[in-house]
Amino acid sequence: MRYWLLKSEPDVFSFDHLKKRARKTEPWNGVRNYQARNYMRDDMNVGDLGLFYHSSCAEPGVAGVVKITREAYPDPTQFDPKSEYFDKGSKQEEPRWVMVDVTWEAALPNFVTLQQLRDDPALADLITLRRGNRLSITPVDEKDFKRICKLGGLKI
DNA sequence: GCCAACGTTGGC
DNA sequence: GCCAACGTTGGC
Repeated sequence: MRYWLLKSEPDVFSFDHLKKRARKTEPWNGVRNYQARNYMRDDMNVGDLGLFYHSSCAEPGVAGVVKITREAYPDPTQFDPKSEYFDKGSKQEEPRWVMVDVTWEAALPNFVTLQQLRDDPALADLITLRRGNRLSITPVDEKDFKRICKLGGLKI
């Protein structure tokens, strides 16, 4: 059982959007970074929990918790010429990009801002806080995951 | 909109 | 395999 942090731009797809989806589930498509892909493909398992992080917005931070509910499978948007995620170099027989399904698990009663994360000495190791980090999917230590849930007022 | 940081591409 | 140029991310 592992823990993750998943970034999403709330203007495009927010934690609240996820809650309103059928069965509160959504395929995490559009990941086009090899390291992030490898995390999904090699290390994510059904039942893992993730922090849903809002990036590139007025108030960056963690909105809630999701559960991984389907293991990695090919991302169909890579084969769709009309999709912004289209990759002409990817072959049907050998898909380059994968996605997992995530399901809404719980909201943090109190949104935890990026500033709060930075201000907490206990979270010094959090990858997302590192200078210049741009990875949209990163592993999170169990202690950090629980710490952030606690900051958000969520009993997990 | 700016800009630092990083990933990817492609010529050599 | 090197590395400059370019594109993207994401906080501010």
